[in-house]
Amino acid sequence: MKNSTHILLAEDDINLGQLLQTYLKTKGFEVSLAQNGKIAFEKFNKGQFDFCIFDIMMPEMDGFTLAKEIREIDKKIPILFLTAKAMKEDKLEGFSVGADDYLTKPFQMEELLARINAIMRRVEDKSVESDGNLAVGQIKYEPEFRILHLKDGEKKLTTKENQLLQLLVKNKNEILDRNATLRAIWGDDNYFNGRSMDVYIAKLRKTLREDDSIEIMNVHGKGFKLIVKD
Amino acid sequence: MKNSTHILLAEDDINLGQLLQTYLKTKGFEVSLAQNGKIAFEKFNKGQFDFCIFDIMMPEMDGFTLAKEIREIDKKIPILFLTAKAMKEDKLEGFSVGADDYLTKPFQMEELLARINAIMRRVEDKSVESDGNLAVGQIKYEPEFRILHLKDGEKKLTTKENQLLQLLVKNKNEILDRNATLRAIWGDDNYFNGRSMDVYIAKLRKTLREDDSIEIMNVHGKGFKLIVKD
DNA sequence: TTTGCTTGTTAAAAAAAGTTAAGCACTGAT
DNA sequence: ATCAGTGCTTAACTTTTTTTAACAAGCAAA
Repeated sequence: MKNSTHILLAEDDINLGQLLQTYLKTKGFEVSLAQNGKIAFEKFNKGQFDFCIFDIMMPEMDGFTLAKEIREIDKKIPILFLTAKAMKEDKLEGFSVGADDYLTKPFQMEELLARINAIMRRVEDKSVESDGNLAVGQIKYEPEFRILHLKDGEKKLTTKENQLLQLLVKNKNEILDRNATLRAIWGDDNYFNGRSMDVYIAKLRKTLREDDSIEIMNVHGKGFKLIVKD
Repeated sequence: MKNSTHILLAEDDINLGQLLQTYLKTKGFEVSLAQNGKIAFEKFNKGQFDFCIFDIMMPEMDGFTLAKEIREIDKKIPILFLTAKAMKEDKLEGFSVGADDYLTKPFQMEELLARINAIMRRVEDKSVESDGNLAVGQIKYEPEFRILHLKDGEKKLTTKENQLLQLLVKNKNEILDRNATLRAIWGDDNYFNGRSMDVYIAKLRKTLREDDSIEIMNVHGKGFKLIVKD
């Protein structure tokens, strides 16, 4: 299927944003541009991205907060910060959030490209199958088509079922934080959304019951953990 | 199951951190990278590690403090320090904390690998079964699935029961420090968490009562000790 | 031995999670 | 416009897990 790297670019400066988008597209990347952190977060939760480029200073939600939110649900995706100030504090805070690199404005396009490529080379050891399909134990799972291949035929997942299972799979054998998940899928981690999530956990458990090497385990007060015994 | 050595690497320099991570991965290790001591400590408490590599100078929590915290709940795990300064004070403090070795930057990757292997050879006398499962006396215990195999069937442990038993087992026949345990599991060693812990000790005692070669002994004012008579 | 602090134990309260079904909004077909 | 079907939320009730409380017992120092 689609083979190119999909970049999420969050930049509030329209000119710079579009310039970068255009440039990166000519270099063969798919680029989604968001005006601020909040929009970027929503885009991230809807799409499937391979790389993030975030400006630090943005309205609504700044780049650091955005990165923190994303790190809670995706530990591995590379994040590169763009910062206007060369402050060392920034650098430190950025890295403590799990940034992979940062670039101080103004910068050369070529340098950005070089850094992206350098990081991509480093993180190439994806455990995810190259066609984007995942396997949950014995069951084949195609998140982009929202299909689960069960013993007795395919099961089409609903939007929410699919989003939740995708996050669980992405965080296989690790704790998927409850509140971070709620913010990512439901947009808000209030009580009712929490109950809704529990209902979906129950549905997924029922669906996945046929494979007993799979278990969605609750970690009290923290979240859920998809355990796959290989 | 997974057989490889799992290394916890705490290094705030992203470039060096990822470089080491990549290198060690190619050498067959599993490597979790943490940006600072605080994150590393949290990772340590969640996962199951066989080896630690800590940078000394890090934001949030430095390598020494991290090592001290970890030593209180795990007396045996090998710790290797990376230090930029060749100060003798550093060396001494490092070893007083229970470091197994240290390496002064810059260093050759090969040297790091050699030291790791040397230390691993030294500590190979693990009482832990090679598949990662532990045994508490006659009772089989699978911490990752939170299951205890009792005479009358399996018993699923709750999150807290499991965390506590895991620490006891890891410190088998040694004192598990009360306050360190509270900080590791409850995050804070206040009075109420202490009482909560006592309740869990009581529960575990009740559960493990069927095997009288096992005893959770209190060491007044210090903590608890899991005694297993073989 | 008395006093103060720690631990053992059990029960009650509170919080979190599991489950099932009713309700509601939206869709597309008749 | 009505109806059936779908997906999601809300509600109600249950069970599990954790914390807090209360009281008894143990230990150690003065």
